[in-house]
Amino acid sequence: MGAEGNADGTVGKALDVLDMVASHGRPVRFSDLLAQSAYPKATLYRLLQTLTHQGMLILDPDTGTYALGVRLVRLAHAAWSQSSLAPIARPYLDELARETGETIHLAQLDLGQVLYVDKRNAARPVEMFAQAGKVGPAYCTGVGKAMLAFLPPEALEAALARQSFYRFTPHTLASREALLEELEAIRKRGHAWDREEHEAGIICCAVPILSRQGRVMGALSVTSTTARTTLDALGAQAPTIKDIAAKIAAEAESWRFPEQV
Amino acid sequence: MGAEGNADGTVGKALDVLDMVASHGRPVRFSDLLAQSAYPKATLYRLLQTLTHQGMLILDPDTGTYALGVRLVRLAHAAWSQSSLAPIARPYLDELARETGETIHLAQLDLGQVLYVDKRNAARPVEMFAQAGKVGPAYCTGVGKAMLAFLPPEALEAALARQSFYRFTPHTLASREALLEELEAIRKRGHAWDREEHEAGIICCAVPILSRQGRVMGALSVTSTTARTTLDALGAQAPTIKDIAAKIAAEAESWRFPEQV
DNA sequence: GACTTAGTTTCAAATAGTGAAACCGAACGG
DNA sequence: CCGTTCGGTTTCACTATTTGAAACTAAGTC
Repeated sequence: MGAEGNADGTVGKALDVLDMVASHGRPVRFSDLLAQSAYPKATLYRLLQTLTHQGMLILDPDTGTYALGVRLVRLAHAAWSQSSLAPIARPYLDELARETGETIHLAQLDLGQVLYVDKRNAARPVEMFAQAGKVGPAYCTGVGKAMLAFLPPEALEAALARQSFYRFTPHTLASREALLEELEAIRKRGHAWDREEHEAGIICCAVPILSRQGRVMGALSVTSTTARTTLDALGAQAPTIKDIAAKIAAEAESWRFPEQV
Repeated sequence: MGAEGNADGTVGKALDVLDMVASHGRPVRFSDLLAQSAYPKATLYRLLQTLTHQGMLILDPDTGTYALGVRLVRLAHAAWSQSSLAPIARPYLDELARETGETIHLAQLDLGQVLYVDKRNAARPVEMFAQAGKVGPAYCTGVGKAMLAFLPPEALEAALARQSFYRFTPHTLASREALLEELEAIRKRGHAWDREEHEAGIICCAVPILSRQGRVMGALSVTSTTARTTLDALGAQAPTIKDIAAKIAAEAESWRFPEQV
């Protein structure tokens, strides 16, 4: 209910504060956070102190501003190379980028949002860290819809509840009903389109990455522009993309369960 | 005292658990963590539950293994682009890489260890995420020593207490005394050498990145091999490196305090 | 020198965390 | 097929931690 307050226990609150600091692009002062948060002064103060002491935040003594700490960078390195598909998918993304010559996205679902974990850009060099970690909407992107389409009912429900259905372009599916219909079509078709739904002129073809048990692990997409190609031409790539998604899924699974004991 | 137990409060413990999961390269089962941790079964269980509920961990229902969650990747993106010097330093690193044609490292200090936040590799393309977030020892790397040398006494003491002084090569400064002497020399000279102290055949020249008040913000190094060059030749670059470090420091400061109000 | 503003500390009350032990279900072994 | 073990989950009385209003301090204003 509360705008943000899904906090369970002290840990939840602390992580909440962490998010709050992260949401500003810059180091923030205590009072800024206080204004933004629902926590009383003393509570917030102690949380910040704890997080700082733990190295998750850094307090700049000169300005009295808090910023995210480097311990996070370290943790994230581990997270990225362990929980995400990125390290496994890397060579496959390279391959797909080479074959198609288009921009490739690898994404996972995080709290109903699309989290990009890797990217190959047709034009410019990789620039990983600057791209990975970015989030986007699920209901109007190819990767987002591809993942939503294969979610189990309860998870889908939870994800839908988090969609804003903001109309980015005239083509955006801006309602729950329209989206559900589309998801049905995606399930049948096996891949999702982005028909300029998020950004004008940008189209893409996306497929989900599914485990053997059908669990959604992520999604993979090939993106282009209406200036350069058409949906149909992009659709011709679908089998290739599916094939690569399957390879990634297979490798991810064998990696996660190496010893059957 | 306790091997690892620097936990203050519940939050500390939770983060401890997070580290524990991170330290394994793979998803871990409850019992593995239990064996490793000092926490009693029920406590550990609840911590894991909370973290999972918070999206910091992911529990694979099929295997019952925990892995770091994607929420961390998102946080880290923010951390990297906000707290670290990397985004500011990026163009300067490019410049330095172009000028020297050698491998460039940008590092910061984290709990007495060197945390690499960016890198330019002479040979291969960037590969950021795979490199950033890596940690190394401080007492036997160029960047590490450059930073240690300019730390205020208490911080230095804290950092020293965390050094292992393991002798990686015959040249490693494997004692507190030897290191302190070296740090004195670095302070006078203004830059640090790595004379094959961490890895045979690898040498580097590193300079600290200092704020106007003299606070250590990070370090910058140019690395090469004995096969390709000599310390003296590398030393000829020192003024250039210092110059670039100064630029990074200046920009970092103006960025952190944009509005003087 | 009185008066905000921003951050830090106190302390009794209340909440949330603790962990030994009991429990559960699946896998194992005879 | 039944008794046992093993990995994970839940209970519950006990306690330590967290809570937050309020008091306090240190800088700036005016």
